[in-house]
Amino acid sequence: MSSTKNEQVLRDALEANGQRFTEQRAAVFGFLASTDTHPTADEVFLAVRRDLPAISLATVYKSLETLVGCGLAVKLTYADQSARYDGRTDPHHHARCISCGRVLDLLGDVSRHEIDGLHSPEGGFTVTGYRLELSGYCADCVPAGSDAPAA
Amino acid sequence: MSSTKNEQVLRDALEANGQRFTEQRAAVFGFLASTDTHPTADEVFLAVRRDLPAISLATVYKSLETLVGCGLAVKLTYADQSARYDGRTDPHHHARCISCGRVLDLLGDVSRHEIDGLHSPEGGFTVTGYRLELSGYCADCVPAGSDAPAA
DNA sequence: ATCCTTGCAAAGCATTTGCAGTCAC
DNA sequence: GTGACTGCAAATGCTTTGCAAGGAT
Repeated sequence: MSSTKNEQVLRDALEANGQRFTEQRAAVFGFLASTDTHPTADEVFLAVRRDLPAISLATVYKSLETLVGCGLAVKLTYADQSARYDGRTDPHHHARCISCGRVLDLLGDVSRHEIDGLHSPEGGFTVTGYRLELSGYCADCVPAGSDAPAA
Repeated sequence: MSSTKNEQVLRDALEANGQRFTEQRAAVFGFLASTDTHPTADEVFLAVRRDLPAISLATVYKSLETLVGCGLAVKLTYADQSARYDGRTDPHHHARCISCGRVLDLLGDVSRHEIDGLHSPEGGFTVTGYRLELSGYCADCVPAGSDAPAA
């Protein structure tokens, strides 16, 4: 996919939300679209600074929130209090390595039937979305002798 | 369930982990066991302070981490950067209200078969656990006219 | 020309840590 | 008595905000 096409996607999304196109936002968006590493804000900052040495961390945070607001990125939150951002917009799930913290994308999905099979004791909960996250060890961190099923 | 029984559970778990029984830990544990509201650390602090006016927030944090380490509580993390703690130790999932932030327990579970159906493109991911969380609107916050399925 | 966005620095918030006194065992 | 725990306060780390200068439409 060409960066030109990506830029147009960004321009359209920004315009639809009444916001302006800037090179900072383009750089953040471009980096997110180019990786599947689910970077933290700081990692985005370090990467984008290679192209825009003057960009500030605050701008990266603002740009990321703008992208999330436009539906061009998803924010993931983890227990180690470092949010990560995902540039993929299609529905998918994640697997997080307990050892190294890496976040992997998962193919496949659980069936809607399974989701509907869950009940709130109080009832009346209206489901608009869900998030599934596996935890375990990635290929590089598997403890020797483990025999748990692999995904 | 009597508080005496709960206290013994706590004593056993602490001893098994080489840690000591204190009234602060007992109060935190007792409060977690008595509620299904998935409180934040600050909420635990405010509640426990009714019984132990001198307890400090730092001790609450330390106690909560101790309980998590002993397997007596589970830590939940959300995007609004406020960790919540769950005193239930049996496997279950959560539904979070987008509007009021309340976290509800869900009955039921997705089948292991569904989990095994997910794949990492890189392969070799060893699954040790997973977390499923629905998002939507609780009974008190359902927008009028909504027709989404309820759980 | 308008008003949104940037970059800087300072503030904010949840959480953690260092340390002396205290307590459980 | 010994080592772990508490409480206080300061520190830490991530994220947000206020504001003047600069940039997009």
